[in-house]
Amino acid sequence: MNAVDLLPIGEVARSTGVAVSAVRYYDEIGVINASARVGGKRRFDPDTVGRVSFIRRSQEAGFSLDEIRTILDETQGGWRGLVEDKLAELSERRDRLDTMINMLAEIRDCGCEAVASCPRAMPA
Amino acid sequence: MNAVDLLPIGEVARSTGVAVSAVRYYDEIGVINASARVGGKRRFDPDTVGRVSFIRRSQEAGFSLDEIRTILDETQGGWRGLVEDKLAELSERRDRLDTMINMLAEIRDCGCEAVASCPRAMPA
DNA sequence: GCTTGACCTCAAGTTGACTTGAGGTCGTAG
DNA sequence: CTACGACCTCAAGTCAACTTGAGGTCAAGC
Repeated sequence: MNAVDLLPIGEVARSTGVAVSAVRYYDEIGVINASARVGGKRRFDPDTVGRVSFIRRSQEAGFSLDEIRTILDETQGGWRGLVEDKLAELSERRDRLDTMINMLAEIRDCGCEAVASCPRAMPA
Repeated sequence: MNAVDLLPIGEVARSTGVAVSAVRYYDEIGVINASARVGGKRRFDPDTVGRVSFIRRSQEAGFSLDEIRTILDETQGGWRGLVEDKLAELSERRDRLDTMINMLAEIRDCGCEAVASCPRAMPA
């Protein structure tokens, strides 16, 4: 709660491994929030670090910043349904990923000269 | 080998579920190749249909069109190594996806009021 | 007193994968 | 004859998620 605890943007960037410009962008679009301005400069709650890494992991899993904002903003119960939906989507994505992994492994081991002529890659 | 067997662009589009403009684009960037022009109009080998679905599936798995072109380019002997690399990448992606799925499932079941304050989502 | 570094804003540029729009050619059907 | 649908080219627009650039403030250190 002490103003001394708040982090400058460079610190958030450094400790999350994200570019300063990206942190600024996140603030701009409201997916994180600077809790104060000191002499025009943003100051962030230390929680922001965890929040930013959550954002990053979520992006990797295929969430858009828009979806992430909705999930993080939702203080009412609505987010649980959203998470539920996303879970189903991710499961499907994983299934497709598995299929692709299996196909690629077959292709790798197939002995064909080119992928383009490999029946394992090209369905009838 | 008969010219009669070659498909017009609309047919390729229809039977792959891809927009005509996208097929044209694929041809333009050389990820597929029109085997002929009849009166200025593209004609495609029926193989193209399989090739386009391979492209689509690969995109879903995270390949860029550039990577796909390299993999499909028969004259390039190195595709097996590329596929190998991509396999490793995809496995890692799946692991991260799994981690995210587990985290989301925990979040869904956690009883927290908001994701932003849930310790399961926000690492210390 | 001057430079350096961290920060600021606002506008514009970037990338990938397309889509859209304008304007034109064919061949066939009514 | 005219309209239609399928095709063509080329240029420009779109979207997300940023980055880059220009131009400026402010405090600290030499």
